[in-house]
Amino acid sequence: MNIENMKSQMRKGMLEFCVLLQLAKGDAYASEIITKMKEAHLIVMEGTLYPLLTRLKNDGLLCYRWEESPSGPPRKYYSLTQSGREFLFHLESSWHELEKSVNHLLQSHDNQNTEIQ
Amino acid sequence: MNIENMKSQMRKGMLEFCVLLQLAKGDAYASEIITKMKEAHLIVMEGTLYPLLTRLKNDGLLCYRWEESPSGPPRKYYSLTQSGREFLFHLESSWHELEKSVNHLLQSHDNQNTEIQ
DNA sequence: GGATAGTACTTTGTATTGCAAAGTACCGTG
DNA sequence: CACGGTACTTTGCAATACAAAGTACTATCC
Repeated sequence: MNIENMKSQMRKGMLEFCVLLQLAKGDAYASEIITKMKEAHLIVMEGTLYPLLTRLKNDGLLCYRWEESPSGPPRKYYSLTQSGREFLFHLESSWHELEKSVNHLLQSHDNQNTEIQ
Repeated sequence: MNIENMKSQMRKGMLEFCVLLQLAKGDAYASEIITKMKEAHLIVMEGTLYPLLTRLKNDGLLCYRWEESPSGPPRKYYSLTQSGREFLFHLESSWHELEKSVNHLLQSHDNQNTEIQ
């Protein structure tokens, strides 16, 4: 197990959350989401995102419409449903809890380091 | 997919990091780690932790020694190796990056809400 | 109008891994 | 020596991230 592998592990499970967050900012199609996530330094692969979007759609959190592209094949624009918005609200709480838990562990660790040195 | 399932997804991938953080605070055996993690509101199951500790050991990040228990079977106390400490250092950076990325997404989302209302 | 490049969505196969559940084993107590 | 508590291990399953290959639409170039 290398550091890259572990970083990818850390990204796991955050993906749904981040994708929903992106869509909360506005409708988007898959390739667009990939690009935006990359800009936020969150790498996600095609083979990951497409099935993920389908799962979220099947769970009623997303819906989509087809739109023509100025150049190329038509695009599948996804948008949050009401249920998706509510779900995202709960996820934000979960994220803040997780953040708090991890940073609590981190802080004790840092304190210990300070005491040692 | 329900909220509980999703929260568990969000915990995934954080586990290695949190276990290493726990061990940075002092040697511990599996059941002890489970208890401490639970106190930090991070649930982890036996069937998850034991293989995880074995993986980290096989990767040279951890080592262990047997110690007798005042009551019950002997305990396998795990401790960080030097390599484990270095690894943890990198993981802390990764965590802060992830935290920053997610909170950046969150912030734009909140701003948007503010603008709308 | 056929070949090519670019964009976008889909599918398949593999490996990882979290979890539940069952299993093994050690110890002290009555 | 049976039992309850503690602790570690193993097995089977399901979810899923990813790589890679495939399909399909559009515009451009010759």
